[in-house]
Amino acid sequence: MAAERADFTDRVCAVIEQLRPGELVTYGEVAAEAGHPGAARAVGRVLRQAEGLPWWRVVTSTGRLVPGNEEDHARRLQAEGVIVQDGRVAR
DNA sequence: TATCTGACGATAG
DNA sequence: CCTATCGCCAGAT
Repeated sequence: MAAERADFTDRVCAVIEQLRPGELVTYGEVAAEAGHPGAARAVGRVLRQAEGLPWWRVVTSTGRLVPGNEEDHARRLQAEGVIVQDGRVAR
């Protein structure tokens, strides 16, 4: 099918956009949904460059927030109704 | 085309 | 609990 032009970046962006307020997903989850399990690093690259994308709904597998922006990240998550403790999402 | 980097993941210590 | 190392992929230079 010619519709196979679904690039990794485009795919990731779609997954994030489909998330609902308060819906948390890990980089690995997004990568797997995008069709590239293990490409969690590439996902982070997309979120960083992509604009207008709710990157704050994406966290690391350990529940750790974004390094270098933990404050801003935790702030947005809490605004969505997510409980954040010490730079980590509450289980 | 090659090389390095990086909003990661898992395992080892 | 934390830090360090290896493996993964995509993007930038």
